[in-house]
Amino acid sequence: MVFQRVVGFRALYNGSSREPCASWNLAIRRAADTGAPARVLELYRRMRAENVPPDGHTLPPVIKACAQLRDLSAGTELHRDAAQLGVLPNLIVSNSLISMYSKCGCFDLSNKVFDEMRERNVVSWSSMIGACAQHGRPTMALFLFKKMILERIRPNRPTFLNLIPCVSQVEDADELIRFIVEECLDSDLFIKNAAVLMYSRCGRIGIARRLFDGIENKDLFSWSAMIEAFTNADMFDETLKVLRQMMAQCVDPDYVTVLGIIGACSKSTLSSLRQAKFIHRFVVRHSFEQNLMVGTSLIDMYVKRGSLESARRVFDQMQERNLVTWSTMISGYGMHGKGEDALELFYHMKHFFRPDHIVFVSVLSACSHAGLIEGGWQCFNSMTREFGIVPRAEHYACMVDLLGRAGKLKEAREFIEQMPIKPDSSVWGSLLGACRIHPNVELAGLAARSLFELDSKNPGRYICLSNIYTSLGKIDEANQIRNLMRRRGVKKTDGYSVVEVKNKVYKFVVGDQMNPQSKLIYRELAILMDRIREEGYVPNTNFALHDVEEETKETSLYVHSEKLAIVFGLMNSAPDCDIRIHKNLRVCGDCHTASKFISKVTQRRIVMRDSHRFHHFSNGMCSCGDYW
DNA sequence: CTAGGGTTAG
Repeated sequence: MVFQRVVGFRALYNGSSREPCASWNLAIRRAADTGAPARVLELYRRMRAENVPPDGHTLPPVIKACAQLRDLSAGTELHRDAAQLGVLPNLIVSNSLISMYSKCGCFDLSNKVFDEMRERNVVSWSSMIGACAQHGRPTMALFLFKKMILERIRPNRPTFLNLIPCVSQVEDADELIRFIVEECLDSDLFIKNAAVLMYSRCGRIGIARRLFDGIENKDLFSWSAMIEAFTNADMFDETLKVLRQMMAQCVDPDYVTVLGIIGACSKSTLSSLRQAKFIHRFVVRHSFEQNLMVGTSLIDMYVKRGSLESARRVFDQMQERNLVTWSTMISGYGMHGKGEDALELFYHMKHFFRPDHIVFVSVLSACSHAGLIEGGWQCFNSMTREFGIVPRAEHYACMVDLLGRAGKLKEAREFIEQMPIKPDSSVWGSLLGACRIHPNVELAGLAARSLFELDSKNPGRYICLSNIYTSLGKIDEANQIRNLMRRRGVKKTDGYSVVEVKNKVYKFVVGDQMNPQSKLIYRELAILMDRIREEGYVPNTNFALHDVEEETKETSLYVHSEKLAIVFGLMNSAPDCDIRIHKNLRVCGDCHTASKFISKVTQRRIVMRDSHRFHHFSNGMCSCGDYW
C-alpha cells in the first residue's frame, strides 16, 4: 500500500498526469469505445503492473471486455480485484459482473452476484433476466420480471429485449405487449422484430404475420424473423414466399437470411429434395457457399432431405471445414444407417480436430443406428481415455440404444445402473425403445416408471409402452397406459406422412380422404397389399388401433398414412424414381415391414425419413437392418 | 469517466 502511494505520487509529479487513475480510465474507455476488448484488458493489466489503483469507474468496462472475450478467468480476476480494492458493494460493478458471468457460461455466479446485491436498479434486473434468457430459464425470467414490477422498477427497452425471447405462451405475450405499449416502445423496430418471433413461438403465426406486415421499414432482422416464424410453423411455402417478397423489395439477403432459408428446408416436413437443390442454387448465385456456416447447414439440409451424395459433395467442395462441419457429415451418415462411413470419417477427422462431446453424440448414435457394438464401445471408451471428455447423459443414451437394439438388454440395464450420473429421460427412452424391438415387460416397466416421472408429457413414451404390452398380449396393461395418458391430459400427436412427387409434396393422414385421387389410391393399395401378402407379408396387428376386431385391425393398418403416401408416390412417378416419404413420427412397425415387401414387388426404392432416422428400402430390405 | 439489448451451422 505504501509502495503504491509512492508510485502514485511519482506519477502525480512526473508530468504524465495529475490523476493517474483518471487517465488510465480514459484510455480504457477509448479502447472500449473502439471495440477492442483485448486492448482494454491489456491496458488494465499494465495499470495494475504500474501499481495504479483502479477505482469504481475503471472496472465496469474491463469486466465488460472479459464478457466480450468470454474470458472467465480474467473476469474472475476482476471480481477478486473489485473485492480487494474495496470497490464493492458497487451497483454498476455488480451489474457488469452479472452480465460477464452469464456470457462466460456461469449462470449460477450471475445469480449469486444478483442475489447478494444490496441495491438493484433496472439494469440489474434486466441483466439477470438476460442471463436467464441466455441459459434457457424462461420461467425464472418471467418470475424476475413480475418481481421487478412489484418492486416498482420500470422496465425499459433492454428489459423487454431480454425478456421477449423467454415468452412462449400467448397469455404472457399479450401481457408483455401491454407493458411495452405502456412504455411507448411498441413502435420500436427491434421490439417489433422480436415480437414477431415471440408470437411465432407461441404458435400464433397469424399474429406474427400481422405484426410483420405492420412494420413499415423492415430491416434484415424483420425478414429473418418472419422466415424463422414460418419455419417454426412448418409453413415452408410461406417461407419461400417471404424470401421472394424480400427480394422484390430489393433487400439483399445476408448469410443469416440464407441460414434461415436452409434451416427451413432442413426442418420442414413439407419441403423436398428438389427444393433443397433450388435453395442450394440460390446460395451459389448469391456467393454464400464459401461461408463456413452456410456450407455446413447445406450439408445438414441435404442429409435431412435424404441425399447423402449431395451432402458429401458439398462437404468435399468446401474450402474450409471445422468441427461442426465434420460432425454434421458424421451424423448424416449415422442418420442414414451408414455406421462404417461415419466411423471412417470420424477417424479421419481426428487428424485435424480434437473431437468434442457433440461429435461423440454423432458418432455414437451412428454406431447405434448401424448396430456397431465394437466400434461404439471403442469410441465411448476413447472419450475419456484419449480426450478427457466426461460422458453426458446423451452419450449414455446412445450406448443404451446400441446395446438395447442389439438385444443385449441385460447389459443395457447394468450399464444404466453403473452410470456415475443420474439417468435422464433420454437414457430411459433408449431402454424403452429397445424393449419395443426385444419385448421385455420388466425392463419396459422399469424404464416407463422413470420416464413417467421425468418426462410425463411426452405422448410417444406412452404409445411405445402400450405397444410393447400389446405385442406381449397384455391388453389390459396396454389399455391402462392409454388411460393414464388420457387422465394426465397428454394428447397423442397426430401422425402424417408426406410424399414428394415431381415439384410438389402431398400430405396424408391415417385414413386420408382428402386427396382427389383417394378412390384410386385405395384401389391400388388393396391390389398392392394382396401382392405383398403373396410374397409373405403378414400384417402385424399390434400396431393397429385398440378395442377393435382382428379383421378391422387389419384394415385399419392398411390405411396408415405411410402406406397411402407410398401408393400415391408409386402411382404418380416414373418407374425409375425413388419414392421419398417423410413421416413426422416414428414409422409404424407394420408399415416398415410392408415397405420392405413393397420395395421388392415393385422394384422401387423407398427413402423414408421418420422422426428418428432414414430408412432406405430396396429389394425387400431396409438400410436400418431392422435396428430401429 | 462506469453497467443491461436483435437473428449466426452439428
